[in-house]
Amino acid sequence: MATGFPPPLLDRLSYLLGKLHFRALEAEGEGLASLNVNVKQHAALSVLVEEGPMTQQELGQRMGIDRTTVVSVVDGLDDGGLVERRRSPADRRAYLLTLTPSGCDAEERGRHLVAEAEKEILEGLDEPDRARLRELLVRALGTG
Amino acid sequence: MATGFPPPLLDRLSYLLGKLHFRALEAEGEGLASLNVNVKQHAALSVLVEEGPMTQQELGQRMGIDRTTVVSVVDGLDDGGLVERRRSPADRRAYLLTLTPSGCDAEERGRHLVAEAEKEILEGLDEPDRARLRELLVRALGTG
DNA sequence: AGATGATAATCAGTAGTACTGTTTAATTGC
DNA sequence: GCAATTAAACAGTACTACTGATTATCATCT
Repeated sequence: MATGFPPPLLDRLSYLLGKLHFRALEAEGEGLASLNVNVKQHAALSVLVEEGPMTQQELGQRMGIDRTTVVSVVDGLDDGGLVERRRSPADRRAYLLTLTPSGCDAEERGRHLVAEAEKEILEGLDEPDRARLRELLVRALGTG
Repeated sequence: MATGFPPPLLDRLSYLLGKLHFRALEAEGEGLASLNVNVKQHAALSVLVEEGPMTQQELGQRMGIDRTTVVSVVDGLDDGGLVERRRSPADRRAYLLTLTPSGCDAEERGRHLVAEAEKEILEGLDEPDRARLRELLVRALGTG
């Protein structure tokens, strides 16, 4: 159909961000599909790689998602053998989410797949501009 | 709590876009609340201001939303007296969505409220950088 | 030690959103 | 003038992430 984007919406920040966000989720999701993890699950793996074992509560806070949502995210990773729910010795109510070797591997491979997918999304921009866009987004978000 | 953003997610495009998109929707929505329209409704008004009366079908295509979603968006605008559903003389199945005077007025005022809200969202950036960000987003989206 | 209150994970139910599929009325093409 | 198509509307559905309640464990106070 190629109706294009309506000019009046192109200077609406939420519209621009929404459209691009949707594309990004879609592309990253397709990229990760071969690993049997979705975007959120791979994000969780990355946090665990970077910051080490932590409880579901902590993971949720780090990722900005609800505690009950963490349960289902971790369920998937657990079923796939990518993380283990180990009882914390310090607090036996909590799990220490721990990456398995194949979890580490999946994170590593996923990172490349995501990077590729993102290059596709931003194919309208050359490399310096892609970097500029990222930098501006991070700066706009601020520290927290 | 100020847990900040986890570094591993800050180079994930979907994460950056998602967070900022959420903030943008929230801020724009609050800005528009005084006019009793939500973000999507105001976007519809803007399209109608810019491109004149059109059918719901066309509006949906222009905005990239489903035909049935258009029904509820227009319901709200109709209830608020901001648009009228006039039967198209050329095709009596279709409505020609037409702005009322107060619809025009609301669009105009809303545009300023949205602009203010967006300045808040991007308070981490100065004006040239805000313009650069918009430009990059538009270019990344491409033509359609 | 025992009682009280808080917390981690889980689960069931719910709310919000946008969709699919169907219906009605009107149009187009043969 | 009849069949196929289309605009709008509506009901039901699917998906997502939430609230609230439950269980087990921990921390605190007496």
